[in-house]
Formats: sequence, C-alpha cells, structure tokens
Amino acid sequence: MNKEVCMKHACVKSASSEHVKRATPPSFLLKTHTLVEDPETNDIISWNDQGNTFIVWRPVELARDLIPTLFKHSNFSSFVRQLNTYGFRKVASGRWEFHNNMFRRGESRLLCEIQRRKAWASKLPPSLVKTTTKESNDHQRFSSSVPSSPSSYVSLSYENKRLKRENGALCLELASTKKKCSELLNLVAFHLNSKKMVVDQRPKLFGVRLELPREKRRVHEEFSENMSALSSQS
Amino acid sequence: MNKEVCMKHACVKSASSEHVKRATPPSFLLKTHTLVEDPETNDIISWNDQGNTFIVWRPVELARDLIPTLFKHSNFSSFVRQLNTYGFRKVASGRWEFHNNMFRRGESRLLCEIQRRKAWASKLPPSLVKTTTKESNDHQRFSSSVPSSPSSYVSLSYENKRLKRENGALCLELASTKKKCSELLNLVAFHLNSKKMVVDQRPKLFGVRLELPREKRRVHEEFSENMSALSSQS
DNA sequence: GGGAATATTCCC
DNA sequence: GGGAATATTCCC
Repeated sequence: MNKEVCMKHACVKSASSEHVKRATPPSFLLKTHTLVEDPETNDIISWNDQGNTFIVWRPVELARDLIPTLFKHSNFSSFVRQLNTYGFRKVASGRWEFHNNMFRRGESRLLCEIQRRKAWASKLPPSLVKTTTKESNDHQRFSSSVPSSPSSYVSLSYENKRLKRENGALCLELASTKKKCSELLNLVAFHLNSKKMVVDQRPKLFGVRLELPREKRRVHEEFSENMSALSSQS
Repeated sequence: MNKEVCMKHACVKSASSEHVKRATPPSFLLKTHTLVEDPETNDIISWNDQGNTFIVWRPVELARDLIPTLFKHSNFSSFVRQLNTYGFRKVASGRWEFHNNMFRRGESRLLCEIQRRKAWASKLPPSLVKTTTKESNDHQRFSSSVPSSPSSYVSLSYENKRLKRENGALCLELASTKKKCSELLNLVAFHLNSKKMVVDQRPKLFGVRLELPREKRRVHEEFSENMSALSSQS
C-alpha cells in the first residue's frame, strides 16, 4: 500500500473555488481509494463484487491497524464523518457498506469529480454562496466626487471632516444592510430547512410570467432545483 | 509534563457562541501553557523573566521533540499558526517570543479569556462581530484609532489618503452586501409568490377544497409577515 | 499574519 | 448524517 500519497492541494482553482477540475483528488479520497484497492487488506475493507461500493468488514481492525497509518487519528467515526463530508452514503445492506457514484474500482481518476461538502452547502442555494465577481464597483462614489489634491491646509481639513462623516454614514449603512441580509438569510434558511415549499416550475409574479435576465434566471432555476431536491427527499 | 490534557470543549455556551465563559480553555492553549510552565523544557521553550511572554529558544527541537507529544503534527509553523489564531503577537525582540495579554506564568485560569479568532472576524466591522456593549454606533471605527487633530499638513494628508482607502473598501463591501441582499429578496419574493399562488388557488385545484395542515399554514404566515416587514423597511 | 481549504472532534 | 468548533495544512 502506498503511504506516500501526498497532502498537496494541487488544485487549479479560480478565485471563488467553485466546481473546479483538480489535478489531484483530495488527500482523503486518494488514501481511502488506495486502501480499498489494496488486496492485502481485503479482509478488513474491500470493494463489493461489482466494484461500485466498498465494505468495511472489520471496523475495529480498520480503526486500530489501518486508519492510523493514513490519517492523524484512529477513530472509525472520524473516518465515517469524512465519508459523509464527501457525499458517501451508507448502503442499506446490514453492514458498513458505502457508496459514492464517483468512487469505483480501478477508477482513481474519477475521484477528482467528487466535491467536498461545504459548511454552508445545506443552507443556501449555490448561487448565493459565491458572492460573485465584479462588484458593481461604485467605490469612489464619494471620493471621486471631490478634487483629489486639495491645495491648502484648510481645504484638506474640510475634506478630511467630510470623509469622516461619509465614513460614518457608510459604516451605518453597511451595518444595517448586513443586518437585513442576515435576517433574510435566516428566513430563507428557516424556510428551506423546515417546511419545504411547493415549487412552481416557472417564475411568475402576480400571475405574470417574468422574463428574467440570464443571471437572475439561472439563480432562480438553481434555487428551484435546490428546492425540488429538498422537497423530494423529505 | 501533563500529557493528559483532555480535548473536551467543556464550554457553557449559548446559542450564538459569542463571548462565553468556558469551564475549560481550548485544548491548544492549555497544552501550550503547560508546556511553557514545564521547567524540564526551559532550554527549548520558557517564560521570559517577567512571565508575561514566552520564548521558543530552539524551534527545531520544539518541533521535533515536544510538539508531536501534544499535537497531531510536528511543524513549528502550524504551532505558530495556532498562536496567531488565538491572538498571540510576536514580540520584536529578534527571537521567537510571543505575547498574549491573557497568557501569563502561573495564570492558567486566565486562558479562558482568550477568544479564538473566527474565520469571518476580519471581514466584518467590529460593531457587527462583538454585539457587546454600547459600542454599536462606532461611526469612527477607523477615525478614532488615529489622533483626531493632526498637527501638520503632512499628517492631515496621510489621514486623508487613509480615509479615502477605507471609504473605498467600505463602498465595495456595501455594494456586494447590497447585491447579495437584493438577490435574496428576489428569491424570497419569488418563492413567496409561487407558494401564495398555490395556496390561493388551493380551493379550486382539481375542484377539491384542500386544507393545509395547521403547521404548514402557520409557517407560511409567519414567513409572510416577516417578509412584509423586511420589504417595507428597504 | 492571516485567508481559506481540508481534517478531526464533539455533539445533536 | 450533518452542524459547528477546533486543528492542521497550504498559500499569499
């Protein structure tokens, strides 16, 4: 068994880390795949017959003898926690059998497709999480409205006072906007998590079909998909 | 040296986990304090003379011989990363000397006062992070950190530049927050509406009068009320 | 020094 | 199973 699986990210990622192709799978997946492939340890952990799930035959031995050689602990539960984080589901087979569509015998390249679950993934529609790109940059909406090189101590002093006032106003506005935002988030999260709303297929407002800009439409569709998924699995 | 420092949280915390008194300090702090106190290892790591900072005399030995006995790694840099997370600052003394106001010789009880830095702490204005005392309207979170009556054209000019930078940063943050807020509003409005349609048309659907379960109706009404409140204040 | 991803622990 | 705090790694 190769114990030299390295810990490097080796990930070609963009600024916002959304669904990117990685050069190397996450360390956890690579190590686990290697472990399951290893014929030497088949009495403890192995593929099922088809090679599309794996089975832990002896959790105690796995935790005691194998886990510490790969990870910084010796807990079966932490191992399972990681599996869950990477989207593995236990197969209802009366044994410790786990499935992930991209975790298959002989297919270590597929591991790059597996996305780690983000902390907030369960609460939010994907589109809101990555607070997008070019932030309608109206910074300087204040600063630019004023000559940038005041000629005297007096004018500098005035500008200074004004800047402080604007600074204070901005802080206040920001605080209240954030408060509102967070209340909205709470509402959405609450609504998503508690009672699943019935999702109408097409966005309409007051009975009128809306033509949304591309970006907005995508957002809504993602949200609807998200909602449908949530609804159907309840 | 006591190696049995336990890993339990032992924290009496409220729902939102803000500034709470802990029964036990974080594991990292307790272990590090114990290590610094230990006279056996004073040639590697020890208090300064006053006992209000500690000094790593031999980083290599610390990493190789001591760190692995306490932590799940043997890297000096990871140790330092944790120190920074807990607010320690390197003392400009030409050696590896660290200071934290609540990290003192013989005062392990003080460790409970040290707050771990949150991931988002650096992104938010202090007023939003620590919702503590009367400090909420700190308009001058920036301005107040600087002498309010600069004595010269030059210092005034510097302050001016700084204010503009901060102004720009605030505008950016405000813009992105507003964008997110508005997207959230769109989403919520859309879903409220589609849900409302389903509910409104309920009596006529399939010609059968349907009753929503009490629980669902209550949730929806609460949600609507909250939404109206939020919308009206925008 | 610190942002951010991943890993580990603890708890529900 | 997963939320969330803490720990470790990697990178700027």
